[in-house]
Amino acid sequence: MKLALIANDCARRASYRRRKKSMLKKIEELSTLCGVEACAIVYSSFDQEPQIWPSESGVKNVVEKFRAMPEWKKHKMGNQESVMEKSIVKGKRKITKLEEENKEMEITMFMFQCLDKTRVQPPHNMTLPDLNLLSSVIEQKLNDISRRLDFTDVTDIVDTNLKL
Amino acid sequence: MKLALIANDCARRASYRRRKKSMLKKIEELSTLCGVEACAIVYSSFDQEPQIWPSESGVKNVVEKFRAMPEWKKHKMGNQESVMEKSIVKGKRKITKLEEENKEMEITMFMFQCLDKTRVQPPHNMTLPDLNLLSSVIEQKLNDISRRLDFTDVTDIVDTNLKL
DNA sequence: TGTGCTATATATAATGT
DNA sequence: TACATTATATATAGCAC
Repeated sequence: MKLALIANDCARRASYRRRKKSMLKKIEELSTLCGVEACAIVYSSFDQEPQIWPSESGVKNVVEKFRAMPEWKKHKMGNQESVMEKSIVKGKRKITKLEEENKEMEITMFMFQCLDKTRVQPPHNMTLPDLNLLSSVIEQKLNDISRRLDFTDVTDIVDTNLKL
Repeated sequence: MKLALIANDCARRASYRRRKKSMLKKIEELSTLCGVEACAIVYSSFDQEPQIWPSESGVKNVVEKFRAMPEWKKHKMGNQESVMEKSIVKGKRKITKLEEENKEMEITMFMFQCLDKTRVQPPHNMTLPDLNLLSSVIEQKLNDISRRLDFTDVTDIVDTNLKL
């Protein structure tokens, strides 16, 4: 099975229903058998409501625990523009450094630069949520690359340079 | 298999490691194959850090989306949803669907914009031959990426989204 | 511990209704 | 569509090291 978006709409819907059910079952089993606290949230156009495990309050508990992590605060932003500019400066420095360190990162940097340029002059009057969404899409893509190239983790890089 | 806490500590740990890995893989597959936004968080004494999917920032995005939701749920009037709420639900579903549909396109557009800014004129003034040239440049770049990353189907994306 | 192996259970895509 | 069936793929417990 190719690990990519299922093109056919009908097949994708069918697969979604099956896999969602199985996945939620899996996380339930994991939690029950191993006695661990866990939660899952799935947003899909196939469902009106977000699909969650365990209950809404159960998810809230785990989510609040996660939000309480110290790392959370540093991502909260005061002034939108200044943080953005700082990110760009930091990002560019990081790009330079990484280009020196690792030529294999070329592709990644290419995408970084894309984001940089787009952010300086947002092409479609992008809002902050748009940029956040885009950022996460790119991050996913970078993780994809990192997996294939056996990099350890690009999350830090993304967090440092791209998150708003 | 009895669906209850595994008593033996060693067996529970082993089961946890296996199942955690599988579950995270499953949610990744669900998200990738079906193009849905999802996250999972697992807290266990077996791991120091909470185990999550996708990245920290990815989880944050979903978590914030979830936290924002109960807010307008509380404004329900009696048993029936107001017209306003219904349109909000519809709107959100539409957004979710569009997000799903546009993910691949967004990445491609980034590359397009990047190339646009680095070497060619703004797209609005472009002539058809210019666009064709740009398209082939992008295709070449994508094939370059595909060669490095062992992708097989970049051409499809280009054909679908960029051929002008 | 963790890892590799294997028999069994489970999940899933494809297909038909 | 959703649901049932089935052939195949995947996950996993138990055991050996």
